Amino acid sequence: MRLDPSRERAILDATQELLSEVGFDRMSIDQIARRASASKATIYRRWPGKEALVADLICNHIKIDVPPPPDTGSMREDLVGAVTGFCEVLRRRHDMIFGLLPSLLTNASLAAALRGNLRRPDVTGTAPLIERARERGEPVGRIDPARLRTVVEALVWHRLLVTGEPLDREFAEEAVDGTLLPLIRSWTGAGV
Amino acid sequence: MRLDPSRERAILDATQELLSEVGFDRMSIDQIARRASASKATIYRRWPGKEALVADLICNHIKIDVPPPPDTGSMREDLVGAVTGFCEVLRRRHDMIFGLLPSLLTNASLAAALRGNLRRPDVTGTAPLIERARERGEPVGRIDPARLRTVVEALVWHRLLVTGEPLDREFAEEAVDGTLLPLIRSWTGAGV
Amino acid sequence: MRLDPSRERAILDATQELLSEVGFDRMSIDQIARRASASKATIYRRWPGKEALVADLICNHIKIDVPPPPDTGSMREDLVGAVTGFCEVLRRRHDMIFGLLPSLLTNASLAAALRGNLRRPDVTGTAPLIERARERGEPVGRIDPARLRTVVEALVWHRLLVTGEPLDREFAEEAVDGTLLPLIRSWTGAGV
Amino acid sequence: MRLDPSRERAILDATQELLSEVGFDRMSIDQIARRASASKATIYRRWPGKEALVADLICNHIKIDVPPPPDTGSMREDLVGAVTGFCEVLRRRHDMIFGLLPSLLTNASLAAALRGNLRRPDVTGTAPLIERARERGEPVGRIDPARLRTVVEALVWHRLLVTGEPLDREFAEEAVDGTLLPLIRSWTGAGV
DNA sequence: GAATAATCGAGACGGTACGTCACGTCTTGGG
DNA sequence: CCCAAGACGTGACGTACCGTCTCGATTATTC
Repeated sequence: MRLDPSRERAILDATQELLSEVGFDRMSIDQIARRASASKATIYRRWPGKEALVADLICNHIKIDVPPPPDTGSMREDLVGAVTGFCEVLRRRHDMIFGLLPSLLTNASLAAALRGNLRRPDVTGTAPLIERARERGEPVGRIDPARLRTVVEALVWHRLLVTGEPLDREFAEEAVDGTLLPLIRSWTGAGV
Repeated sequence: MRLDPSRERAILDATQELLSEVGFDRMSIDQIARRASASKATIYRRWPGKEALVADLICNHIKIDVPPPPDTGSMREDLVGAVTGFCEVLRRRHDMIFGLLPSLLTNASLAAALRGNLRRPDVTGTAPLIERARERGEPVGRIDPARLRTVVEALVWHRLLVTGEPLDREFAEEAVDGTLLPLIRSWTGAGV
Repeated sequence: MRLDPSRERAILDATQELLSEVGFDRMSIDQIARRASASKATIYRRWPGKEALVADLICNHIKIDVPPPPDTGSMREDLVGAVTGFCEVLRRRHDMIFGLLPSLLTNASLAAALRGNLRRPDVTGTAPLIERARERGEPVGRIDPARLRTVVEALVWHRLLVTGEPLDREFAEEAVDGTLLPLIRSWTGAGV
Repeated sequence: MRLDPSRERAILDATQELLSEVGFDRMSIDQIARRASASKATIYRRWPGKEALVADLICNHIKIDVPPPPDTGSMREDLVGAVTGFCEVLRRRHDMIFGLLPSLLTNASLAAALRGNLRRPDVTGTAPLIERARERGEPVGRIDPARLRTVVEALVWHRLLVTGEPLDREFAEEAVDGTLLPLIRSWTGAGV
């Protein structure tokens, strides 16, 4: 008999629940086993430990999808939409991210895997936005979308982890008007 | 007899050593006690647990001092120096920061205290830099130093925590030339 | 300043209370100090430890007095009275005896001291009883009062510690009629 | 997997050794675990604490067997043999008995169980002794063996616990000649 | 009377053992 | 062969006492 996929699902589901409820540290393998009506051996047969289980969960079994920001016809509104969308993703996964980060910091391989999942190319959806602006004839010069995305991500993560202030609309507008649009203008001007 | 400050010092010193040596998770209270030639009771008399001990260590007993970046006579070099200095601080405390962040995420009051310590007004030393440029007659317009500092911090933290790439000189120059200087130019131009 | 006798009293009183309430093992010096509003140092200044403190309490500060059994005019009734009186003493000190016995068994010097107090010559009051019977002209032959006392004590302690059955009047009469009186008769007959 | 009986044996054996070597108070659960190559959890899975473990050991896993006293052909010698045998049992288990008694006094259910073990009907082997005397034609009348056994036990326990004097042959002969034989004679005479 | 010295309460100190909990491994019996 | 159940050895946790110690404050003698 081969490994039963239904057990894997039950274990991953239980893990996801507990990760949000009590966080990574306070979540024990015994708890997961109990909630999944699984045996600890069944868990350890598939994953070498708690970190690997959670890493697998985050990287391969949870879709962190950013719905593509709507085309509003205005680059500023598109940008606010992109920032807000990314904020929304982090806020929705807030419990899980906060439950997971400890191991991200102590376990390099988990961190690497997690980063791969969190930074999929399109996570902020800023590239199409620039493209649309260009198509509308707005002056956007030669903007590297990767660099723009990095700044968006950096501002949001910084807000979430370092300042701890809320990821609200006010923040999004401030970021767009105070930093992103000036940057785009500067890159555009420099490119001319 | 009141709590003996010398014991507190010994315990905090031992904690700091072990935090860097083995990390937060692998560091046990018994180890700390042994290394500090203290008793576990003496530790628990002061702090309710490992997290609180480490939090206190980081927040109140470690100076995260950024040596003011040198005056190079050029705003670009000053900026590279500021970014490099902040990177240096985080890199020097890397083990400790990574050892600490777990509790930052589960303990709200610790997180608040920690943020207060990590974000002291002058941590990146960007404000005097702008001032010097202005005195040299460079066109810096009306730049809000807080906003500039936020961008610097965001880029460095993002590099450290999210991308995980090294905080080297190449990164610093890329950040200055690709993001910070364009921003400053844009803000300055807008201010004209 | 010399040692304050009032502190000694307070400490001994607290010890006696706690000994009865929670027993020797569960009684801590901290508890005694707290209840006596004394400092631990004050206790250790007088006694080397818990065992010695309790030993001193039992041996020198508690009177285990057996009220002399009444003269009933009948040797049988006098004997029942003596047994009952001894039972009464043990029953009254029941909690304390049971709280103390543990250390009696592991601490030889305490045990010796305690035995000295528990076995003061007159503890069962059987000697005068025999004397009165002799004076009334009853045939009591040459009875060694020490031996009689030993049997009385043995039967009562055995009942208390080994069988655990109640020290009631039924037991006293059974002991007198089934064992003590036959013994006295036999000793008397042998002496004739 | 069910509780492994071999672990139970190893733990009980280690407990028995340590109980005799260092006594109840100085014996720690960690010591027992180490000597039994067991884990503390394995111990606590079976017994709620040290007292219960030792109680179980004494009550259910140690045979306090009194080898039936030899048939010497003389009732006096048989009696001396019986008393000596019982003394021997207590002396052999001396360390363990003394290590145990604390919990006997604070734990009622343990005390009951222990009494059941210590007072199995044949513990002093006095009943067959009387029977043999009767068969040899010696005048023993209607002696209640339970009552005789109680006196034997009471005298030995009293010697052990209260007077603390040695359980030697001198004591045994004194008890037989001074108390037991007179009692038997008296009961026999009363029965005539 | 002021100075001296011992005792007081309070409680911190280095230790040791406690009983609990989670880890990751291993064993059993059923499907 | 996998499964659930759960016992196993290991080791850290946070608590409770032990007996020693160091504090100021409060006395009672001594000068």
